[in-house]
Amino acid sequence: MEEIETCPAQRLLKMLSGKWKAEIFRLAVESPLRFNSLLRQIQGSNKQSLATALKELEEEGLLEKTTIKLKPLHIEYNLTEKGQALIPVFQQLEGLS
Amino acid sequence: MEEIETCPAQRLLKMLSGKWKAEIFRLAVESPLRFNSLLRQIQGSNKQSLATALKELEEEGLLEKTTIKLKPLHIEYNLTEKGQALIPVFQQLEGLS
DNA sequence: TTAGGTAGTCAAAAAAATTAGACTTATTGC
DNA sequence: GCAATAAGTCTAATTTTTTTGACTACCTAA
Repeated sequence: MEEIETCPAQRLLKMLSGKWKAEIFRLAVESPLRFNSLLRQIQGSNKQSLATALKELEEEGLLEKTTIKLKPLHIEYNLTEKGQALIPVFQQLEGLS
Repeated sequence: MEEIETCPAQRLLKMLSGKWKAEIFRLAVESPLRFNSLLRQIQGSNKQSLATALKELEEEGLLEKTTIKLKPLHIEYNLTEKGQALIPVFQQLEGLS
């Protein structure tokens, strides 16, 4: 389905729409994310939804996935520069709450 | 279904989620809104969706509905103070696009 | 070698959001 | 009076999103 983009802020807004993305983003600001921890941290969520959200955030360029090859060999998600650029927007939003 | 609010920005984000709300908001910044004009301006939308979105934006306190009792007696939607407070967030968002 | 953790995928079901189309009520202009 | 415009509502269908549960594959520790 074709989506026409009229409002420039709309794309960004859409990036963070979805039931879990804002929460994931908030946690990513605090520290790198790992899949199973996230699943435990966000009660009410589930594997599939988190997997989808993480994939989308990655595709949108807000998060990046890294394989940590040391010690217990695992995967981390970190905010990209683009992702960090969104932090002030969140802060402003929180200021209005 | 119970929704627990962990992230304070999430509520605001949710306010503007949904297919048409960001666009409606953007138009509301420019001038007061009227139902049928909106329906014509936003191509691809429909009565029901706009009615729902307007009602929600109103409930969230971002828009207010006024009956204009003059001339051709009609209804207008305007940004509330709370709605206006969101304008800078939008601008910041646009700056990042 | 067997159990447990990590990081998922897949298909199907359930729930939520969006749309279509018929219908309503009130006010105008002619 | 008659037709048009404005601002919707209602029900049902369709589409999209989210959830569930089973299943993979790879490591590591005992």
